[in-house]
Amino acid sequence: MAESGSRATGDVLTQRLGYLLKHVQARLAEESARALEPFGVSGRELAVLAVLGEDRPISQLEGAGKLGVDRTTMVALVDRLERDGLVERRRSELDRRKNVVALTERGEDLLRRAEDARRRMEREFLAPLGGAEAEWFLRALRLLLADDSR
Amino acid sequence: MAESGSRATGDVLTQRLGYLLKHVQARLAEESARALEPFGVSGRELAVLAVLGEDRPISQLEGAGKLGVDRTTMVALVDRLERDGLVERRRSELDRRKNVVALTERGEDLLRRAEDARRRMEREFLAPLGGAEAEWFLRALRLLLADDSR
DNA sequence: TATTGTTATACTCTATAACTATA
DNA sequence: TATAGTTATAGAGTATAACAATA
Repeated sequence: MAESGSRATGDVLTQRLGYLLKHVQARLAEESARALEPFGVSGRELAVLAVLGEDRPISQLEGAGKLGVDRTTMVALVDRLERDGLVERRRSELDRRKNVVALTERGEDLLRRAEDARRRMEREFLAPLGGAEAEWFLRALRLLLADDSR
Repeated sequence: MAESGSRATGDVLTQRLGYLLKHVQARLAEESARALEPFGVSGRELAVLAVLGEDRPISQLEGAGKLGVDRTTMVALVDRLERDGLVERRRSELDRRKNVVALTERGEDLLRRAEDARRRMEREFLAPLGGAEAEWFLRALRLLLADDSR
């Protein structure tokens, strides 16, 4: 979505959880794109970097699992990051079917700086809620995601 | 998104507003699809019906504006609803460039029944938060959307 | 000249199926 | 036989450009 221009929303819409969630998400995506533009990565790519740089090196499939993306999607994401010199694939020595994906020095550096920018952006985005309630909001989102009744 | 399968999320992800928002939204979209399946409309189509059925009849462009979609997107949405006999286009007599889109009797009926189902689904989706906090959550979303600092 | 609806087209994101190599 | 990565491909969803009718 990039068509979140009009704010002339009638009540039938601002009553709908689906509408609200979708448009708040679109709005954040805009802000995120703006904030990350200087770093040349998208929010998704930054999330991939964050997962890959978390602690021990992991395989593409493991990363895909954490991110909740398909393994074919993961190929394209890692392709892009590798082309930009932010990560490196190497064949696992324990299981040569697997790619272990590690951050390069450039990747580590960009991760740190871009994560700072992202955190600032998110804080600003949530500012209308006030500090304590921003925390509450994040907790609520985590709760809704964790509820595995599916 | 339809790849919200894995719940094995590390902390780098559940800390991210973007990730949370995107995945909560995807999760709701799944539930919405399930709840609306008997009615043969998507959540978006139901939202279009709701906007068109709000009070006075409005034009396609006006509806598009309220929904926050492009006018070319609106064409396809109304096409689909018209094919299903839920709405009717007629040329405006005041300005013959405009299509006035009105709900058919079938459309009105479906709107009522599907909206009931949607409301039930949303209430259930927010149940993990508890009643008062669910209301608070919706208010927070409205606040974030209303903040027009862009 | 500008606006509304429309069509054609293209781009992004994502999934499915099939292939290769390893296990 | 099954798994990890890859490629090709197709399906949503959406936007841009150009056109026709009308203002």
